[in-house]
Amino acid sequence: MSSDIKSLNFLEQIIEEDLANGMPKENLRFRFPPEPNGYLHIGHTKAIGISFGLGEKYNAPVNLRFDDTNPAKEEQEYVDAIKEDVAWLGYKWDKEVYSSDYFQQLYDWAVQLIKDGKAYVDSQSSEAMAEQKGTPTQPGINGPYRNRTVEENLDLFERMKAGEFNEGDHILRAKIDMQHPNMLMRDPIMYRILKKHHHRTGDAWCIYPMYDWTHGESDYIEQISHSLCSLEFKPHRELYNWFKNQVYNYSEEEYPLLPKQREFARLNLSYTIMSKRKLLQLVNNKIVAGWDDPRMPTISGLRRRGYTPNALRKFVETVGVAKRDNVIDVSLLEFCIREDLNKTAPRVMAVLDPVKLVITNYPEDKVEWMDAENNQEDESAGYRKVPFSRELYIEKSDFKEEAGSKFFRLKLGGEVRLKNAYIIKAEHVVKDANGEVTEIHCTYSEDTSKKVKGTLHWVSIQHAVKAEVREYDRLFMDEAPDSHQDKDFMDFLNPNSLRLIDAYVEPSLVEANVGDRFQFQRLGYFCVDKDSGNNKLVFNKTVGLRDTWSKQKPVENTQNRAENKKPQQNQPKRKAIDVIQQLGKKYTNLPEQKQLKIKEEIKQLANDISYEELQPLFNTAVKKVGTRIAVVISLGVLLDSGLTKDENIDAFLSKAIEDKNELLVAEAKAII
RNA sequence: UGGCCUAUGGUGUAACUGGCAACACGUCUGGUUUUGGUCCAGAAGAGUCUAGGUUCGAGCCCUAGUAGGCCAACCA
Repeated sequence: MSSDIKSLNFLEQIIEEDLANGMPKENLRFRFPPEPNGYLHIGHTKAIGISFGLGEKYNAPVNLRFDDTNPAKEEQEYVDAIKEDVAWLGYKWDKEVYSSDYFQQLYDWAVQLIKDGKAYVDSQSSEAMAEQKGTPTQPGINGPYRNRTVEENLDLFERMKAGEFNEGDHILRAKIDMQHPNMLMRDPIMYRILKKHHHRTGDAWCIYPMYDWTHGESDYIEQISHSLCSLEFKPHRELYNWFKNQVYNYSEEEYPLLPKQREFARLNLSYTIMSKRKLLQLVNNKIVAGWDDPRMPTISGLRRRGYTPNALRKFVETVGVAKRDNVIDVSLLEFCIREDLNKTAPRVMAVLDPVKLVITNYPEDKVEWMDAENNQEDESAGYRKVPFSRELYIEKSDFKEEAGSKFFRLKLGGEVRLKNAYIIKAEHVVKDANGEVTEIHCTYSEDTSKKVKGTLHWVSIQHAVKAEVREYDRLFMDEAPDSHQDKDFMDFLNPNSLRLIDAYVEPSLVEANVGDRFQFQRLGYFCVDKDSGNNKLVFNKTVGLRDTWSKQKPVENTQNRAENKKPQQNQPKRKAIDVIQQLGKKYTNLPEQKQLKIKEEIKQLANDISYEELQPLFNTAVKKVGTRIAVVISLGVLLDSGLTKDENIDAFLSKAIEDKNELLVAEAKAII
């Protein structure tokens, strides 16, 4: 019912337009075309989300196509991992296909191209060919083999396929234009000899097609309507179309639909790298434990870290699709996972940095099993029992001997609530030789209705279960580790990206299974790592809770607190000249009533400004009429209070009088 | 002979030419709360890269400039 029109992104607009121009909806078909040379990362999640998302939206099939034309880099392991990741994200592909399925068709088309004089065998060194190719600013020149006869080309190409030559001896290239401004059109390579075993075709082929020749034609064979890829392929579009139009001549009847390539900006995440090559480097150099290390931006890493498919899908949806380069703040990713886990993760209690708390008026041998709500966001989650006893662990940071009123936690003489249990009061502490607090002695009261400011989580020492907690920090300390021309991304590695913690958790967690996600109350979200098992519990910290308290702490502890506060309080009171400028900005758009009101405000503010502040605004662009009006009004106030006119003022005013905006003219005339 | 793409709050994405440029994240206030979480209410923050032009009216159209990105692998 609600008519909230969700605006379409530019890809959806293109599709809507094609549909409006007569393309039958049944022709819609998409594809996700990873090369199986590494694991998928969060950047791919965007590409996946776009093509599969479109498939869901228009109820159109989406193929999962492995772009496997380079046997030197591709492996079955990657194929398996990619399939697992896409499936885990919750997408269903129509067909699982491989570019290598099309090698024969591609070869046949290439032969036709040769016959039509549109492709030729070149037999130079790669250096010589690079030389002839020119540069982005220099045109290329024709090579010596460019005009071989069709017969000779056919013979050579056939023998290339038959394995008569060594790698590098010959290649097949399209005959387009060596002077073309787009370097990709300067007789691009279509085939090279590679005497490598292919993970699917084995040793059937020793010539392998190049990306440009393969990709578009695979789209064409699959009759993909919209082939969506990232921005760096924009220059390839011209070649994509050239090849496409050639093969269309040969196979129009079998394959009537011509695919359309469109490009979108890929996802960048702050503080992370997204290049498969560099991620592989982290794996190979053992900087991380593997492709699925929870610090990796890979889908498998995020999964192990505790991210949910929901959160990731929400994330790419929120991020949007456009054509400008972007860097997404990690805080958005964190928001998405918290939002999901807040609704779904059972709450439990765990203490990561323990200090012993003794309740002196609680019987030594008594144990009470307290009712604890599993998730207050989800009534159906129910309750569990948590054991309470005389000796507990609480978080070290939850106690201070002395603290101000802003500290809601436990301090000597102060009271707090123990979550799901009683209210306690700290009486005194026991310290070791170094002055470190080793025990906090408290008394408890059974009256739980009392209002206290703080609530602490805890775990009963005798019932506590030991667990290893792995806390992660960002892998890189630079916002864009990959984008420094003078420094290698490895220079920015964070030495403290992994912290191992011996934690104590409530006993209910011994039942937890690998992959289970929990909220450790007041701390964050954690999930059971696959390293858990035979009496060992390992948790990964997915993300912390939003924490507005930790932001304030530095201010609280320093005596320049007053100093820090002051500018903040002064902030609302901006400089008069700035406010005038801002008011002026909107002036001309306002209804007359409101203009009058604003004008009065400006006049008031003008009493607090100096001529020196105002004068620079004389140079305001002609276009910005509103600001100029505000300046004229303010100037009037200054003149009234005794300012004498100088040539700057005269020039400014006479220019204003000649303006075509009546309001400005009127204001200027009034004070001239 | 260089070509192509892009430019809107701190970040990302919107805006049918027409009301004060909207939404989300982030930031800041206040309220609720047995999580300093969640939730609720609110605020600040943008002269839409610059200069011209077209138009009654431009973030949107045109021209020029500026800035950033991509393109010289027998990679994809």
